[in-house]
Amino acid sequence: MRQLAAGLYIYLPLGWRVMNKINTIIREEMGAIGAQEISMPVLHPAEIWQQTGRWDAIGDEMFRLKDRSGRDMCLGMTHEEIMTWLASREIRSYRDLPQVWYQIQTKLRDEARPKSGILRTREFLMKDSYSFDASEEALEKNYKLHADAYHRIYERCGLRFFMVESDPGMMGGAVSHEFMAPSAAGEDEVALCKNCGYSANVELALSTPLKNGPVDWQREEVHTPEKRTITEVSNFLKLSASHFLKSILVMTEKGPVLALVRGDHDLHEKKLAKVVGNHRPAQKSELKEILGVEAGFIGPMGHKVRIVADEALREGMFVSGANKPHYHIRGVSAADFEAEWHDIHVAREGDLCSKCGNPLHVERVIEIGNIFKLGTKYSVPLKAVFLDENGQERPIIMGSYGIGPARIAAAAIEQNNDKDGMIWPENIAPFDIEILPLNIKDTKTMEVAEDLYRKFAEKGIDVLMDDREERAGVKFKDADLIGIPTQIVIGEKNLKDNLIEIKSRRTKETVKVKTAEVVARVSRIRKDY
RNA sequence: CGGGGCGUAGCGCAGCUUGGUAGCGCGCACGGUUCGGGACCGUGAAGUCGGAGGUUCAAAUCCUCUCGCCCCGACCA
Repeated sequence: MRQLAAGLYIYLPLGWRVMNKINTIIREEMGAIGAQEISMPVLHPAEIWQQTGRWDAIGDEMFRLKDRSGRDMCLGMTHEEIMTWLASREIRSYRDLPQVWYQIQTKLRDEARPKSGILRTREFLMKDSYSFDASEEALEKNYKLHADAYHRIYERCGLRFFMVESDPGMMGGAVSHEFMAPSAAGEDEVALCKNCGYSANVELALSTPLKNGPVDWQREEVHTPEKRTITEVSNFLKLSASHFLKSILVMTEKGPVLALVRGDHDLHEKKLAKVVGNHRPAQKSELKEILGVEAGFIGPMGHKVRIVADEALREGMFVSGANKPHYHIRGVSAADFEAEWHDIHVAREGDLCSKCGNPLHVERVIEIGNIFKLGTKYSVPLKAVFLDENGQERPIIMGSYGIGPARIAAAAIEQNNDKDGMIWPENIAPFDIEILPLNIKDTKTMEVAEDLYRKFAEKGIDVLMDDREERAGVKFKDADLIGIPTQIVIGEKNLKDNLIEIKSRRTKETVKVKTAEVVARVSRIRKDY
């Protein structure tokens, strides 16, 4: 890879071969569930995006431009609008359904911050498919087909992964799942329950935090001079953070809301947004104005504002701000304030699964794909309708399904490497075999190397020959670095005994084989993969 | 968008504090030795010091503006 600018990368030959291998696997598995490949423009007219409301709903993340006559255009960040437009022209009758159409196309997003190398770029390839159905049941079927196809795709690509519940976000729709590849390089976190199989992005994972031991406190005010943060007060009072009640004021479109979480927890903004809508943290001046107290000493009692409290606060006694400077109150419990109760904390390692009560495991992951049930969110505004058996006009029920091939490649590397470099999974390696003639000036070496190259090629095996005039050490190091699964080492000394080495990149195990048997032996090894 | 950092040879960097000859490693070219885990010796080519303006006898170095890239956060199919 070479970086051209922030979030823009050039694929060099080896990397591009990997992408093509991944795309081939994707095409095969999409074909296997009856999807048909098409190709849609990257440049879109604004009107279609205006009809679904996303022209305005999406902010700076969309690249926008005008053509020479001043017409508003944008560069596609995804293709729901265009696909739905197409469906509105092509689909007339329930007899035309179901349909699944997909493309592997460039998407453009003006990311606020491109990062993590190839994981978050401004231009990237995406396989996006869209299903069109007459009923929810039929959508469910296509959704399931995609989930199964995705499982097969990631398995063939040699990834460890899991499917988790996710937040539909800007895509709209009610149900969605993400496919996640565990890796420290990832940007997301998922909560997993080994016992019952519950798995969800921490953005929406429900969890039951461990409870505090019982305390027996009389309600009393305590003087806490200049102690504002949970850490400061908990150190001062020699109590763990979990005995505190944290009050956070946010501003919503409908006014201020006081959010309450336990002292050792973080407020999850997306979970809160599901309850109160869009919000932002209140500024210091707003705090004072609305609650009449400065930050650090806020408590839930005695305010008229709407209060949303986390479930973890339902039981037990806590220390909260006293709503007057330099004082906290010990012995506050749920009975002391009126609140709406929701799970609004960030799920953590060790919290209990809200389904089965066993401890949750939180893991960092790379998002490698997702599937959404869109319903009629796009078909209604774009008038993509069909006539049902009764001649009734009804909106098409849609799903959309994405996979990022570059993220598959990145996850494959993150999950498969050692100190010497990459170890490509067999199915997506740029080549199957690398031949290393150690001394290209030796006639015999090159004769054997070229003969083997030809024989592998004839068998349809992708073979790379390092015929550079380099020292053996350089070739070994480079071969390990680029991670082609099988290395064929041709050295002068072994050749005198008519022997050639076959070496596994992953295990570094080497076997010496008679020259004539190399092709057969390698073919057998590859079948074992 | 908030905070921080960095732009000097193809790549990685030093030099900037205290203004005065632009340097190191790798790579590259040539010659020689070496040749199964990133060789060694010698010679050589290669830089508008990100850009613009200013201060100064003199700017890579000081000042102002600007562009780009990276990191943390916010945001994010």
